[in-house]
Amino acid sequence: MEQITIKDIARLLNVSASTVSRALKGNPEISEETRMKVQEMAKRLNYQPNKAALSLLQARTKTIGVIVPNLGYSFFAQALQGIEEEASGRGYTVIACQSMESEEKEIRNVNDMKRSGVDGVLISLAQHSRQTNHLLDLQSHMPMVMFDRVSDEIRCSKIFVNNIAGAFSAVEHLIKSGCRRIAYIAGPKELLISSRRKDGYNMALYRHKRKVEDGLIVHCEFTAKSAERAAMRLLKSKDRPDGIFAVSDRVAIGVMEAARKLGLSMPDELAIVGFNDEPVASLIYPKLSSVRQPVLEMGHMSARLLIEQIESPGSFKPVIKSYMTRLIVRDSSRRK
Amino acid sequence: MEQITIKDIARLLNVSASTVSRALKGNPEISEETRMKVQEMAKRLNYQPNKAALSLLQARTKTIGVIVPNLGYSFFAQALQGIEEEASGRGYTVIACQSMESEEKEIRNVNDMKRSGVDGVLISLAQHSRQTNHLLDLQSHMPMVMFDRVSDEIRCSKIFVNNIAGAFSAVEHLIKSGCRRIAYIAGPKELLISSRRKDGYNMALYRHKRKVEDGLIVHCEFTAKSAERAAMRLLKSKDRPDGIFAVSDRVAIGVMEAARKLGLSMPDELAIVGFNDEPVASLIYPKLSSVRQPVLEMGHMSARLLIEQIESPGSFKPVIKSYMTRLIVRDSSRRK
DNA sequence: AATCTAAACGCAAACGTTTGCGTCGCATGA
DNA sequence: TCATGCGACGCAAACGTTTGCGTTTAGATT
Repeated sequence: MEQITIKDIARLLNVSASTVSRALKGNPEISEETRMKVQEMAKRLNYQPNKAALSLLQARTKTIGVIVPNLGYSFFAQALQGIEEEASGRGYTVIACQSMESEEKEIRNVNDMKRSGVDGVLISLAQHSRQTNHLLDLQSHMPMVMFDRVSDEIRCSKIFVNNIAGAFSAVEHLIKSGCRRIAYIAGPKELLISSRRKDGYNMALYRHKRKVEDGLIVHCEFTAKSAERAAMRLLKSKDRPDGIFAVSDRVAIGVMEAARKLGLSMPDELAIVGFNDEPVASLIYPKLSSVRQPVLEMGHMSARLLIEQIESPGSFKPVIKSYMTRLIVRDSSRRK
Repeated sequence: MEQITIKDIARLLNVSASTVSRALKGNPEISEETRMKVQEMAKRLNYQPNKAALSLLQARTKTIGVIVPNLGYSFFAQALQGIEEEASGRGYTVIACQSMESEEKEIRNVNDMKRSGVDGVLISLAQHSRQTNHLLDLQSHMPMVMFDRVSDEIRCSKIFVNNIAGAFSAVEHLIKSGCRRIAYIAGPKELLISSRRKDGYNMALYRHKRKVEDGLIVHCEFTAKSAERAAMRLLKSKDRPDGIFAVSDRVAIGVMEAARKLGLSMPDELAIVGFNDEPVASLIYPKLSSVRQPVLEMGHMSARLLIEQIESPGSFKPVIKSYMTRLIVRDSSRRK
């Protein structure tokens, strides 16, 4: 359990600590003979340099911090997976923590990050995060990159998906599948993705010369239950829609539930497209069409941008990278 | 980008670094007045102690490492969530990495952990992990706790679920629901959970005086496709089962797919119970009955055991904690 | 023989923090 | 008056490592 230090090796070999340090690093100032002895001894004792001492000296830890709302969401878990892959490939380790969608915990997370002495931070904001002070403060201490849930008020590299184009492709697909009245079930009103995707929805209708009806846009929470209620209201109206674009897969699943209870066949009487293409999309019945985000790739890119910024101080230019989505058509919207 | 140190505060206040340190810790040797001034200044500058310096001094990092097969699996993501919650509550941060089900990467992960100077490691083995050398070596350097995918050959604290009882409850439920022939679709043969759950399956049949037929137990990979093929074989036989216990939810979903293709109604012609109660279970149609593991709680307990072992050196006794499962009955097995 | 050079190594400071011990000033008691 | 005590603070070492600079030794050059 005891740490073996450079001093131990020095003592055993009757040399100084500096000689050992240099020998281990292959410094030419050290004679061949001494170097061999030192390296051999180090291997024999399985010497591992003390990372804390290094960090203290060099003011870098080869560690990046990641703050996400909740690791239980498949999206963030996958993002973290990508981040970890990229980071470990570049010799960095990853510290992970969750804000649990709470701004207060997010602030604590940020302080933890400062204290841990990570070299940089990757963050996706908590749902109810309104302040920016902690972010500005963090940014003044180390490189920071935001992904998915970004903020307009911070100047830094950002990674997210093109929500407008994603929504557009989904709605256009519904139109081409023969849907005549297409509704949009959005998430909470104040959320950026809700309105961005609404823009895409509107654009698709406009492009195909459909008229936009306010009644066809309804808001709900990010749960299947809430979505089911919202869908129920829509589907019970005399002029019910025959196509629904849902702001997320979870919401789409709520829609399906409502459709089933009303005895509507999918996709013929009601076609549905979700967003995110979570693993569940291909597991449910009918299999759900969805707009896929390249989550893993976005995770990779986030980590890559952060590390590049860490390793090239000074020459920092914020990179804004918006990823294209890909519509995955499955049974829930595939009409013959 | 500059760190604020205790010395900065000392200089600004014309006191010594030791005074600042003591004042921040509430040491009674410091006068009320000085303490207030120091604490106020620290808050104003948002001072954060340098963790590397602390680690160096105290030979501990207040960090634990976690190695899981894949963060994309909902089970491990949730486990990590619990681990992080518990750890952060106790002032620890979490370093996460994935073995990607590869033994080779797992070995690299273990070495990384040793080098990072974490205080202890939490590990769930890669699927094809057969060696134990790296684990024994790791264990000789720091506390280690295994969870979920544990090894019999290592002596350490272990957290997992009572697979036998879980399987028993599932199969007994199928029996009581009126199933006459119940099959078990297992995972890969060499996996511990496969055989443990088989034991529970057999016990339930035995208890209820059903005869055990070898033909009713089939193996498959952990994917829906592979499970679908296996189920298809079973369900096409002339004497097809009317109840199926699946080793995981993913496998159960494959079974459903097969049943649907054969036009079997669920749960009346075929009742199904899965294992894990992943979020997807309540989202699919029909809603899947499943054996729930208290994942979050297991994550919490794993972290707790590890940290306790870290903080009470010497008096180490391995704790083996087996959690009870809970059968969640849903539509896939609820007969009227 | 005196000087120079280069190789090979040691010394000590530095990173930020904690902590045992020393020191200073002041009030108390005799 | 002097010793004593005590409150309040500073000094310096220590944790493990790196690194600029100084030192020693031996051989080469004049």
